[in-house]
Amino acid sequence: MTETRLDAVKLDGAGPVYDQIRRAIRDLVVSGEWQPGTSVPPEHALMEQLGASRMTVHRALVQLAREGLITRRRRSGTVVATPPASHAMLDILSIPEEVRQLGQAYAYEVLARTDGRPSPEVAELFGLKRSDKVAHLIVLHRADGKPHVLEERVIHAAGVTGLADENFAETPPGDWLLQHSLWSQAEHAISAIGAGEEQAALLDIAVGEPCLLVERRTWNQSHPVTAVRLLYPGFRHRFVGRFGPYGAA
Amino acid sequence: MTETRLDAVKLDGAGPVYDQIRRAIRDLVVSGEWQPGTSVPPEHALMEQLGASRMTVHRALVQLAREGLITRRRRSGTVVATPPASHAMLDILSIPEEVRQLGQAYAYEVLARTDGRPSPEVAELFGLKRSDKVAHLIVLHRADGKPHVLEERVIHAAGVTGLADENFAETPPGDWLLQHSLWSQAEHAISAIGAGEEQAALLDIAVGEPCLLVERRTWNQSHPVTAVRLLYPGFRHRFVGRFGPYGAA
DNA sequence: ACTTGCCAATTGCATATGCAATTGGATAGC
DNA sequence: GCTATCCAATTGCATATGCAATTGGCAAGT
Repeated sequence: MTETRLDAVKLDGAGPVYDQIRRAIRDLVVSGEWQPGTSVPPEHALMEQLGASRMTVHRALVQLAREGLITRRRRSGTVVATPPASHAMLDILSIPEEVRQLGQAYAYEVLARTDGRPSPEVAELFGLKRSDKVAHLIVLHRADGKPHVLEERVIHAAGVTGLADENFAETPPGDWLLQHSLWSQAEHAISAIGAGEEQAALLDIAVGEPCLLVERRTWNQSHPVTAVRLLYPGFRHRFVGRFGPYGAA
Repeated sequence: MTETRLDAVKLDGAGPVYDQIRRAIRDLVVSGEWQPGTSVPPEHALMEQLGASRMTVHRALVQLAREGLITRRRRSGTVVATPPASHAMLDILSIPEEVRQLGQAYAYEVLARTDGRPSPEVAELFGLKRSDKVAHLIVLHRADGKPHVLEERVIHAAGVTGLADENFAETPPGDWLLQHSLWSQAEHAISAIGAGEEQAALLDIAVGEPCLLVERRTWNQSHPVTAVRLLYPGFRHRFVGRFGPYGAA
């Protein structure tokens, strides 16, 4: 268990004390300075370090715990939480999970991989320099043997360690990246598009068949990590969410 | 401003006191017993009624305020909030707003309206009895004069007051419903589909052109309110969301 | 070794208290 | 009437204090 530096917690004098404390610790967590798994100083230590009462420190920590950034247990103390993986529909989805939750058998094939410079379009789409190194992958995911979704992915080599040595034989790139990279920002877009010739052939559908296109771009500290286009045959796919006026059900 | 009954707040003895208070009030709000706009008793009153200290009551109220169920202001007191209308992409969207946020001029036409019994398909889709009364509407929304989205909507007359007298000349049905009905549950599905003949003609696109189909069904206390199918031409539409591992950005 | 029991560290919760900030409404003055 | 002023109701915040609950790890005993 890595150590956290107590003196890294600093107040900025803006607003209520409990909120200053909350923000200070949140920033340390979100910036990655306090890694998941490291232990947060106990309330007494923070109390002395910051010159606040224990209840005030407590209030900040309780709130952070409710927000899911830290987890707390009596006696063992407080530790930085590992970020939650998934958030209903908008989320970073794991395709294997998605398929298995439908009760179907999952399989995938890496159809192509090229390592090198990004093409102009890719560089544009992704905000990369032509000189950056990227891996370009095309993966077909199957559910019960039938084509389920076509994945086209670009990975920025500089943002991920071990990319060159990974051949994605065991784990599809999306899941592999979840374990080997960090992300702090993502953008997610859904649109409808007709299948192109190659795409239709791979997905075993007719050319022009309506498909759902999910495009996702991911950054770590404004540093591109990966961009992916997922093409789902429309007629066999819907994204469903259920919720109430006061939040997801 | 309607009054709230103080003695409606009852603790159930389960778990921490502050949480009992929070749940008690939350239930009164969510169940509709305390309507939006009504004022919540001040901390002192709750404190006496419940035999808890002010700080404990305070804690419950602060948390409810953070969750958005109530709003609090010094001196004026605490009132039940009107439920928030929108939540990023998954939300109950107002199409006029959506269009205006794109900086385009909004207009709409009600193309058809029939009041009567639901067709078998509609009844099926919506979980209605054949004997229920419904209104069936077809509305075309335009942005800068061009067709933007085709709306097909079924409204359950029993769930909405004033439906028969409304002709939707001033306000499109989606927005009108937001003001004249309550909902406690919604389901939202996104898929891709090719435009049918009539749809294509209305949207001024080619038959078979890929479209985003958003289907939403809404209930109030497990009681159907409305169901809607929104058909967006795919090539001029994408739903975008931005977020981080700790929530929306 | 292995088990049992105990202690102390740590968080969870509630209370009592005091003061600050905001502001609706009453009151006084014009 | 109209305005300026003040007061009191209400929430916001911080502290000090005490006890409860949990449990990691040590110590003692077998």
